[in-house]
Amino acid sequence: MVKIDYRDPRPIYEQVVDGIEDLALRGALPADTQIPSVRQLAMELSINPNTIQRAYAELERRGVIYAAKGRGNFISDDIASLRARRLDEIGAEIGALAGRARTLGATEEQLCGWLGTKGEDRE
Amino acid sequence: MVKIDYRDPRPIYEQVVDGIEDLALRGALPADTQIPSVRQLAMELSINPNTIQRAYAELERRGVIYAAKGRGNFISDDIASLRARRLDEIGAEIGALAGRARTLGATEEQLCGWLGTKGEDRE
DNA sequence: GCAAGTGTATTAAGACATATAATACACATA
DNA sequence: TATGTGTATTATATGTCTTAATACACTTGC
Repeated sequence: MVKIDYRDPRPIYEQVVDGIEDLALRGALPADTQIPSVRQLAMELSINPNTIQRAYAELERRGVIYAAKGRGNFISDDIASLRARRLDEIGAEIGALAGRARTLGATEEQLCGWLGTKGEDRE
Repeated sequence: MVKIDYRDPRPIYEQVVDGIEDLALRGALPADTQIPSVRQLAMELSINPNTIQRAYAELERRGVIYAAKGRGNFISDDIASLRARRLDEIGAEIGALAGRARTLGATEEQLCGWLGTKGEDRE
């Protein structure tokens, strides 16, 4: 379901949030799919249930999942709008980085090159 | 010299590091320029000298500045290579974000649009 | 030489976020 | 009713960030 990288300086709960959000936005987990229970995922990842609880609360706050007391947590329906919002964020990040790169003297060719091309071979 | 933003969640020492590194890489501080002393900058920013000390140690580790005991801290000579390295890092970040955006369904037109254009008017 | 200003190192303390641990309770389902 | 859910709470431990207070070695100008 999700992998934890202990060399990653980010907190565990954040890695769980990002991991599940990623699966949901990519469509790997269709709407209304049930995700592991708090205790289940905690067991699986060998971490404390409270940490998963925190991650799930954040995912619910973001609208990625919804919780049904006594039943479990499920992937949200309207993933499309979440995906669009996420793309906006990524666009803003790329724009900021591009501006900074230009400040440091990057050429337009460099910038386009960094974007890469779909299916392009990588060295 | 540098500004601290207390709404920025990043630690103060990191903001100082980034701020001075930015000035150096952009060429705003020529090589061998003396920067404020530890105690001086601490006074100016109303923060603890130890925090500045930590920031300067990191800047020296990165090769952005060099320290002369009893004399002060100065901007490093070879800024060009540091700038190139930083551009490589930014390129890698942009590449990663672009890949992720494509995974979420972004079009090539969107990606290029996010890059913006030098001198382009912004909404 | 001496004083003032430098970099550097050390120890202590507090605030805060993260994570674990141990419960407790309400709800849903078989 | 038992089991597995979500949810909430309190306590503890750990690590990072920051401040505080020194201390020492070095450089420079007088």
